[in-house]
Amino acid sequence: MPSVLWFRRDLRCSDNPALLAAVKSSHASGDARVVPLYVIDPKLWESSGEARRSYLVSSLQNLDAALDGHLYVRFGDPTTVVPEVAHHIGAVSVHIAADYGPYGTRRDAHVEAALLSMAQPTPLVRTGSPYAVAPGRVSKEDGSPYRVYTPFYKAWLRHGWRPPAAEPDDVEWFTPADGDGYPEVAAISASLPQCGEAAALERWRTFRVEHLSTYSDNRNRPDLPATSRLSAALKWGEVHPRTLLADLDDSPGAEVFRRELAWREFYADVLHHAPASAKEPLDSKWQRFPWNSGPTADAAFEAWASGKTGYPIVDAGMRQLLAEGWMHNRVRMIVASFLIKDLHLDWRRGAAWFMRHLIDGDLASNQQGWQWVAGSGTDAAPYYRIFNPVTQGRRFDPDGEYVRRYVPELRSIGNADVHEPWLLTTPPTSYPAPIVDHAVERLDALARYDVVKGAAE
DNA sequence: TTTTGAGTTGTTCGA
DNA sequence: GTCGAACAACTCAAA
Repeated sequence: MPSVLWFRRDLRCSDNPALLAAVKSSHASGDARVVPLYVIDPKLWESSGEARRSYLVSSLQNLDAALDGHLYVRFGDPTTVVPEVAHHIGAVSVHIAADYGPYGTRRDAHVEAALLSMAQPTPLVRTGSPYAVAPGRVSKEDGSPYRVYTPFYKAWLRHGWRPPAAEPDDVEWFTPADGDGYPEVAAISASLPQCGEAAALERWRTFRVEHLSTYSDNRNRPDLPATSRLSAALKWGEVHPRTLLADLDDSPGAEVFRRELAWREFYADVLHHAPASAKEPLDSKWQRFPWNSGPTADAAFEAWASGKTGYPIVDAGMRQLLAEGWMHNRVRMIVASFLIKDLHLDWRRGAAWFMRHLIDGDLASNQQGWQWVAGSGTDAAPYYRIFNPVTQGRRFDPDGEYVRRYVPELRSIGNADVHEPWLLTTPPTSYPAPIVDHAVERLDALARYDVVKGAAE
């Protein structure tokens, strides 16, 4: 009997333990066939923006090609589609890499129950996860989860992880019927990075050779090509973090990069232990924080989202997000701080916008990252740490190249003055004046903090 | 057992 | 111009 390999966020063939398990399972039942299935979930599809949709479809097409055109793509609720496929082919088992997010955990439990209640009960087999160390495996002496990054990191290193999984033997990919094909995706204005497993591995190779040695110095520079650009590949599982970790030595750049991978694992662990933190402040006393709302707040959000706040580094970041579905991490912090501390808008509005548009949007990293900036999360930034968009722009985009790349109205300003266009004797008329005064809003943000400061639960 | 000190990502102000 | 202090409260592990 054939087995089913249900791909979700593991769109690759190498270093894929679930694939090995699927092959083994079909072989054990005297068959060699594996059905590679991807189910496009309408719930996730409809909440995705064009860049995110395009990336997924392109990545699926890439995987399809790697499977000699055998990827079986279906559109619908996995709770019904997966059992239907399993029943149709008489599957011996359905194989997945475990999902640790709130939605994925629930979905997989429902699919598992449906599979087991079929006339021919079929097991849902979880092998591996999208992490080097599965969420929940690293904990303190008393078994409770870590709330601070550095102790987590040390424990995570001590825990260790397996080497990359072996390549599968010959797999007989099998497509049982015509799939639903790929949904239509609208063309987006800018091109996406090359998707797929091969491109991810090549990008990793190039990054290691050309940029890893300067990574610790340059990773905060949005104007330079100093980062790995592997976030989307990690989100969709085109590459497994274990594959990357296996290539890292003890050089300073490698150490800093390993810590970045560990942040992803830390946040997955936090969300796993506190699933409600995807929607609510992790620290409940932040429930009563006085965020702005109403028409004025909506207009401010609109200005932020469309990149028209009048603060160049903020607008450059928000426009990069819309154009490419990606934003440099340093700039993510700057725009998040601006939404929260300067516009006094609820972090959840910003987090939702990011999730909709980021090709690498990962619920755990995204929500916990926003909460970190807001101050309500784990290991949170102190309330008084309020980014000054001009200072940050001058420090991390020292020549203004990043701003000019994404804000064409400012291209005539040839140097770092681009970060404060309002100071010019003749500011560009096509670019908006700042919608708020940062110095004023900073004091407002500090005053609002008194509501939660020192407050008991 | 209790104490102590360190903890991704900052800014401003006054000496 | 540079530099140190101040800006909370809490987690965690080493002393």
